[in-house]
Amino acid sequence: MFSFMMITKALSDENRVRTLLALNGRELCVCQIIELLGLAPSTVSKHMSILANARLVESRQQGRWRYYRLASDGSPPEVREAIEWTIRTLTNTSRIKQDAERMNEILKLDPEVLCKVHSRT
Amino acid sequence: MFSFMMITKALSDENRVRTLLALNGRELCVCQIIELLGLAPSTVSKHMSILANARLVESRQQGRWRYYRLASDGSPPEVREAIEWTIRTLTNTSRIKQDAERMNEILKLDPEVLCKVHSRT
DNA sequence: ATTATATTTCGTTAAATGGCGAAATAACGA
DNA sequence: TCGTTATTTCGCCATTTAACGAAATATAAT
Repeated sequence: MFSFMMITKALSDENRVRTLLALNGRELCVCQIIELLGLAPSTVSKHMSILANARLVESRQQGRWRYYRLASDGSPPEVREAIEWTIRTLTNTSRIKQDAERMNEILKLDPEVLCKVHSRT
Repeated sequence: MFSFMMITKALSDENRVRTLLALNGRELCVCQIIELLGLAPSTVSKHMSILANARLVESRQQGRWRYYRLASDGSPPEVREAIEWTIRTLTNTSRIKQDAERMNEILKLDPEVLCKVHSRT
């Protein structure tokens, strides 16, 4: 029950759900997610830790960058099922298609540049 | 996206999830749900309207009682899938089994009696 | 070593949420 | 009709949550 509630609470925020969809089929670095959502780095970091605590995403650190990806096939069934349900339900919605287009643009940019932009407080 | 978020927000509260599980395979009257959760009638009513707005439950009124049931087969796929995922994931958890036992006791009582108890402010 | 930079942690604030009781509503029974 | 009763609506309070910026942490580059 506890881990189920962690999952539903993680899924109950629109920005986190958008992030999951953006991670469908690829890894993303935090600065790319920041760019997609248009939120402060600290806010995005918090969102990612909520997703990670629910086991919906995994991450690896490479140098100064941290890359997030969807939970692997070895994850608990309720996690896999939640991800599949979410993706199945939302992939064709306008908001998510919009995000996908935007993400295509973001992926063209050098992550280096992207990150620098965010540190201009 | 909007209706998906309605569903995940509805599922992000433990009392609402417990209610969904209690409704698995049967109708329940509001006073029986009140008894299961041990919350004030007004609180339970609010929870039920959140579940109903998410289309996770349907209801019918019979006299002074309102009966709630899980969404029917004709409901949108994301709703059906959310319900199935929830039930599949939680049916065998200790909390839900505990609720199931408690519900067996509640079902033995006359709903008339049950309701009267709640109105003693 | 020192500086630059990517991310996280912490503290604060505003808004959302879940809880309650009182009052309103709706339906039955005398 | 008039009271009784099941549920909902409303107003309020306490807690949680999402957002931010500043500061801390950790890694890379010079």
